[in-house]
Amino acid sequence: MPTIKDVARLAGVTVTTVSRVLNNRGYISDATRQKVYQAMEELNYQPNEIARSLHRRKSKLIGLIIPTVSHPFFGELAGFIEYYAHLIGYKVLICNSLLDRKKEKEYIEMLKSNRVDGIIMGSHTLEVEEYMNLNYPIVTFDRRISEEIPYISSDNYGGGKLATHLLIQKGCKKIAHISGNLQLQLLANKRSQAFIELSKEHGIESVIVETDLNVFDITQYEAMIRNLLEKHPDIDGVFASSDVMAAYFIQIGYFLNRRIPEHIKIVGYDDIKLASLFVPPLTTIRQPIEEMAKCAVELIVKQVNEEPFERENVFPVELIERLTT
Amino acid sequence: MPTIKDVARLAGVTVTTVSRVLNNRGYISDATRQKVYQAMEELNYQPNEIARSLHRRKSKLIGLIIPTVSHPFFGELAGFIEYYAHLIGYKVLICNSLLDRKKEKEYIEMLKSNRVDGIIMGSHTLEVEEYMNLNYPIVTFDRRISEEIPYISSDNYGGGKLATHLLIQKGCKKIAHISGNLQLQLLANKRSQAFIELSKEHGIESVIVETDLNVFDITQYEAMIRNLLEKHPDIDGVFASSDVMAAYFIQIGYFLNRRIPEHIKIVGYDDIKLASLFVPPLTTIRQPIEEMAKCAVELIVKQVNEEPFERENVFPVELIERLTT
DNA sequence: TTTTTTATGTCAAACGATTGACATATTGAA
DNA sequence: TTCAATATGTCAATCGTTTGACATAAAAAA
Repeated sequence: MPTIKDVARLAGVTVTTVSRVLNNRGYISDATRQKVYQAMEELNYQPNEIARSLHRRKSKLIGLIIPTVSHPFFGELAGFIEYYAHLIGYKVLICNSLLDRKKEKEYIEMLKSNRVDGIIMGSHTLEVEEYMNLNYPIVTFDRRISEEIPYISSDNYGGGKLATHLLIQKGCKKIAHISGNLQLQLLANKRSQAFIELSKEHGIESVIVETDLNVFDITQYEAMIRNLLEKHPDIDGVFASSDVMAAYFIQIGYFLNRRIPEHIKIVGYDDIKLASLFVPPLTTIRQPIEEMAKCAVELIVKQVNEEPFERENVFPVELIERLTT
Repeated sequence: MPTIKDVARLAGVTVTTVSRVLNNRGYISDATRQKVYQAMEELNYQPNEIARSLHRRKSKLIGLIIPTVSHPFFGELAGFIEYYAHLIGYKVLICNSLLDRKKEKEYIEMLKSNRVDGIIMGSHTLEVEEYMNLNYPIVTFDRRISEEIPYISSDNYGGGKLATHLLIQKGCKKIAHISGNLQLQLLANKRSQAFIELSKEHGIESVIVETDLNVFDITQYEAMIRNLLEKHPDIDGVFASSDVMAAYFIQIGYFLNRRIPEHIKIVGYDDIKLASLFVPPLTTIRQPIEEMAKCAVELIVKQVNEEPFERENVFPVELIERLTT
């Protein structure tokens, strides 16, 4: 690979001049500029970003740690994060923690070693202190870690209320809620909280099931749901904490001959792209994934540039009523 | 951030010694080793991988260009690629081209500037020569570019045959095929080819529609499919070139009161995780996504290490018969 | 004509690590 | 006692780029 020296030699100038052209600094005549460009063209020269990063002490890299990009919600989130990062010249290193503590820790070390400019954490299996000692530009999704670290979430409580309220309003008598593991101190737990409070308030019978810590071990979902419906055959309303979980419900309902929405009404959460394609199309609580992604990138950049930023970034949710309610 | 010098100073040794500890070279007494480790611990030192990369001229980075990680197939693919890359100490830079030529080109330049060790191309909107001049360790998905560049694909022709054959065997009289844009010289086009040949061979009426070049502009799918069913209301079998397209079909069928599989049978392609959750669960052609991802990483590594490698990597597909046929 | 402005060059340090060549000192074994 | 193995140090180059300090010369403006 050609270096700046090769370009300088071919253009008949010094590296300083080439660097000036490259970085638009100081005085450069058009003639020289052209010569340099031509030499770069001829050699197919691309400045070595690694060397630049080393010198500038900025890598223009953002680390993204999520459970897995193959989960539709995180896939969409990652897509938007990369989109907005790219717009402003940042690159994205993806890390799929699979919600494994060891992996998550490894990834954090790795990202620091690689001197990424900031880390977006969408997976949190570690203890609060471990994040606090990080001393690095960070943004978290759905988890409040400390007074300093900014976080992004949707209005989980509001979403939980919307969902539960809709079920009640539609006449459900016994409702269930299926959530991720509640031990992972996520803000998403507020969805469950809203569910509990609202059903209590309205005197409606309710039941909650949660996954084990392997939240994304999708194989457990089916057994959980079948179990739930067996134990409580009179459930007529379900609030699922993600659209994927809702999909399981729809399907199991279909196999058990419970018609949706006639026998059981279902509300999901996220509004992934495929939610509208389910049969019947899923009623769900929409998180503004794109806006949240954009915000995450901005929060990193603001920290890098030492600009002021908001610590709490809670995004409004929206009830998307389709045909499962 | 502390440097190797800080560690050396604190441990009371020279940087050479620290480097020896770090890289396990030469003679080091246990006592010194401990001193060094302790100093690193105390300073929370992490070797600067950027400096290392510069010196080693290896970044341990793999660039991954795909249409978008938010598409389930590519999301799953990206997940596995990152998984296998991580296992052997490689990191993954994701790039969502959105099948935009300009973006794709930008990304390639960017990846080269960042001296990634190799590029996995799952998006190909450029001309063959542009890839050939790349002169870089590359692996492509689903496209044969030159005699040198290795590629990975599923047995598209076999898959097309399996799908078409199943429809015919189940008694369909008029079958349709909906595919991505055929101009993008992809190996996936062989699915269509098999469809055409087989239906001709069996004397079965058939019709093909393809998306425009914005293959992932999902909004066009619905109109396309509705259009198709309006023009050809007697279609009783569909082979969709991806599970997502099949999902559209299932749903539109549902809205038009065409029962599946009684009135229309549907076969998808990919076998994304959600395919089994569709209602009814989707019959599809399974691509071994994980194996393909693993192979992609291996092909990059082999090129980096200048080991011999296979140019053609065609993976067998499997018919997964569920309830839409 | 003199002064500025513009255009380029020279030189060298810095970013943070690795590494080779060589020197020196301490052990332990022969 | 002598030699080899072990342990560390010194020094400097290298990876590819940026940048500051300073010098010089030509062109443009005063």
